[in-house]
Amino acid sequence: MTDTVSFRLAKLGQLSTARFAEGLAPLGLRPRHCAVLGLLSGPPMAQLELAKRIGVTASVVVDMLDELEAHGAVRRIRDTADRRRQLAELTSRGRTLSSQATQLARQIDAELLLPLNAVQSKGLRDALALITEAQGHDARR
Amino acid sequence: MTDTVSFRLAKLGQLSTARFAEGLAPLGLRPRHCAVLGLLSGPPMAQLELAKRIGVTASVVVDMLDELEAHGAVRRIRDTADRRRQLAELTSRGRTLSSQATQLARQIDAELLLPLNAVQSKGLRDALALITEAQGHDARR
DNA sequence: TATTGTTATACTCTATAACTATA
DNA sequence: TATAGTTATAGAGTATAACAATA
Repeated sequence: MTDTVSFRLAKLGQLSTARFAEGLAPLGLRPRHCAVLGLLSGPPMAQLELAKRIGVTASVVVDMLDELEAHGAVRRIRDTADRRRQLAELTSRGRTLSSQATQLARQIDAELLLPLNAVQSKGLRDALALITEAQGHDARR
Repeated sequence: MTDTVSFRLAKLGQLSTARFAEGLAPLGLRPRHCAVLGLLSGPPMAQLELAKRIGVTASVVVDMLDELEAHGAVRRIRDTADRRRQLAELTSRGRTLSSQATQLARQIDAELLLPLNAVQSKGLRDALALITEAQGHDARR
């Protein structure tokens, strides 16, 4: 059990999340906000689109955007073409926070990858990317 | 951000946990019970020892053992040498559940590793093992 | 006094369902 | 009727702190 890939992913995932939580606290952010900041680096996105891409339900996105808006990190813009929709976009403060969060992720990466050599690190990076991509195409999500 | 190892570990960890939850439900187990079943495959272990190895607080172990005991999967034995301690051990039903859970983990592994070839799979397995081991020695845990 | 286990409580994360406003 | 977003509520998972029994 404990030597399976899935068990270790579950465990290292928790560890990763805990490190994000530690490092993000001074910024007033929590781990779940990272996906939003990451996805909004491009053009504005509707809330349901965010929900689908992140893999959470709509109400979670509402919550996260409320929090990020309170921090001045995102802005909601009512879509003039379809007034039911709201497009979320990063403010300049949001872009700053986003790059700080990314920097933190790279720090965590560096610590986690310490026991691996360059070839092993690249192999891990690529393998996780392949699995992530495959799951993205998967019907379950 | 979304292309970092730590972000992907966090996300794939959630995915792994969700799959465990699905597959374990028919057995009356939840993901967090897996670590206990895995660790108790050897000789009986005191509750605080379990807590330290799993990386949770003592009260969580109490909870999990209560649940596993209700399923007839584990037994608590008062340590005669130090009557404060209780040693937890698997029952034969616990051993059955443990092997079923392990089989489930292997199935999940197989699905996750589908997009990887044999070399990549072995590389991932080894890399995760190295990181897990390094973290195990780490002072933080 | 310190340690093992327990209980009570609170907080985070997520999902579901009922609601509103638009379409 | 259907869809985008919102609110209210509930469940799982964890941690902290106060407690009982034993050392």
